[in-house]
Amino acid sequence: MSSKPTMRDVARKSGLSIATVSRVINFPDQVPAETAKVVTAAMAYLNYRPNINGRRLKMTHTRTVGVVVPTLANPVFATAVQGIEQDANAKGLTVLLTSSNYDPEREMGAVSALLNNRVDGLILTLANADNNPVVDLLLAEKIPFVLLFNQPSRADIAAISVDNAQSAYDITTAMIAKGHRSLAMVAGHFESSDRSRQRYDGFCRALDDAGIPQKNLVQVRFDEADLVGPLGALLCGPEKVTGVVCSTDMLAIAAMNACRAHGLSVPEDVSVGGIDGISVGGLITPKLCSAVQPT
Amino acid sequence: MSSKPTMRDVARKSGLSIATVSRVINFPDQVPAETAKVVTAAMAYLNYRPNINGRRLKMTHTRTVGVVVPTLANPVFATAVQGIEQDANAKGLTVLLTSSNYDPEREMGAVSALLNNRVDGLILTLANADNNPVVDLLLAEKIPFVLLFNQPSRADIAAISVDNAQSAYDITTAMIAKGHRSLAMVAGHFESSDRSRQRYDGFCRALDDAGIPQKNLVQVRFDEADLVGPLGALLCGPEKVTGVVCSTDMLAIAAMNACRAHGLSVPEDVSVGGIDGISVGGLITPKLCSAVQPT
DNA sequence: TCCGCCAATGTAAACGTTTCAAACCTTCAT
DNA sequence: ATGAAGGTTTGAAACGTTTACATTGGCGGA
Repeated sequence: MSSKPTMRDVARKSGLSIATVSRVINFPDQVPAETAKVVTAAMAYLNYRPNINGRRLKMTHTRTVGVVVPTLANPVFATAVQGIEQDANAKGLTVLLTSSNYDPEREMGAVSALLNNRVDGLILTLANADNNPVVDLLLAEKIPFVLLFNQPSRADIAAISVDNAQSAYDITTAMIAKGHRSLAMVAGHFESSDRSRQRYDGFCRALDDAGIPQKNLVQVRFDEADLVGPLGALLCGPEKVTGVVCSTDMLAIAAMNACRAHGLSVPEDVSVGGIDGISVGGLITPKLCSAVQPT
Repeated sequence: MSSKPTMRDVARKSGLSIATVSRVINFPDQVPAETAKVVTAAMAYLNYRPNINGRRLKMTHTRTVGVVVPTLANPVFATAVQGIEQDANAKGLTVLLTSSNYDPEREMGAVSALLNNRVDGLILTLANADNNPVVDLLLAEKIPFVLLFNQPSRADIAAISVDNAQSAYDITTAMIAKGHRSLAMVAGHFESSDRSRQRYDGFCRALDDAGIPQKNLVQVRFDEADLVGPLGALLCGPEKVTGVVCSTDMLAIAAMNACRAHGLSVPEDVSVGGIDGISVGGLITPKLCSAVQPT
């Protein structure tokens, strides 16, 4: 008698059958107002709460979406998840959240766990969208999914993203137009982020178009906030880099700090630009709206 | 034959009973290596995935935690959730995420939904922790929960938080020590955040201790990024405010932008301080670590 | 009066697990 | 030979829903 009340309890209390109770919950209009009232009264009296897990087991769909992002510490992903969550909750969906920390192994683990939960669909940002066992798995299991921020080369995968290469190209070109001739790019390790590679490609293309041969690249771990060391040689060495293009806004912030640590002021001595469009960002960067939903 | 394989399929395939399969999954050491091998082989062959919902229905606990935060757009909450998620996943728990947008009604809705999911425990940040129907509900349902960032006045509720009032007191005192005499506080609406009120209290106490009678307060919505208007009168008016204490780092960033918009430079003309300890933060602010877990 | 119909309700079988008690060997000591 | 012991395995009953199908009863028309 102490445990949670079940539909059966409600049925007993209201003198009706369990089926009728179910109908009151799911198809209120198929049941006369009178019975509905007595049932809801019983539910209120007993403090009844439907056990969603019972429902999930019986139904073929679970009204649940899985979300996988590298990390919530990066506002880009945080706000995206925020948008997803808003939307999902408005639609009465449950959000299952996991983060991979840019680690393909954890990506697989997370997706696997979500599949065990029988999610109806997935929204995910992968380290590398091409040749990825995770997308193979998802395709094989025929679970609908959408890639976020990834631009897979295969065309048959749903993906939402800005054009990474183009963004980098644009921002680099803008810097060149402002007179910078010695540029460097700060990017996350390519194996952790296809976006980094794509953005680097854009960076290189812009330099090529401008006839600048020297392409400086600093690859860092995403959770590495301290760029003082890595950037030192480029900023103070013979290259005298005056323009730094960063593959993410988070890295841009770190880069600005690094410049200041080296006694260089931003933006007087050196220009720093990021890509993403999170709150601060001095330069205009492409923005990405986050109203997404699975099939 | 098309639908997902079940434990029964695995049992049939391996010529054993469903109970044995279950034991291979849950208590691998209670079953001889030989049988374990044939079962796992069958599972691999069939591409079997345990349906967690079946398990959840049967078991008394669900190995699931619910998380409720105002918004993921604020890095403070995002990183906290990130920490929770890391920890939970490492322990094999599933995280159910919801956000309330500082709205008590949505808080209740979110918690209700989580209870329907039969979460084992909750971690939540409420707009206002005192006299809150949500905590009453949780107490009544005897679901373990931990408040994050909230400081309820009742002592019988688990909560993890810095001392809000003290933080504000410290930072305000520091500003006074630096010579500022005309100060203002920017805070979220009190009804949306007990933390705002507590921090304002600390602000006032610091001013009282310094014998400064004038207590300027600007209350804004949390999602209001533009403080140019609200701060204008104080910065340029007769008060000539030179020190701005913000109840969150996000507001501090907005405040700095507002100052610049009014032609005032930070920190030369006016000092701006926030409370939270997110990435940027010029002044030293109390930090909060986010390694939390439910009972 | 009888028939059929319709709306309202009830019955019972799933859904995929876990788990307790019972059954089934082997082996071994008596 | 017999039975006890003990390690493996199985049967079957839950868990709380949904839902196809059966049942009921009332009512109008023939």
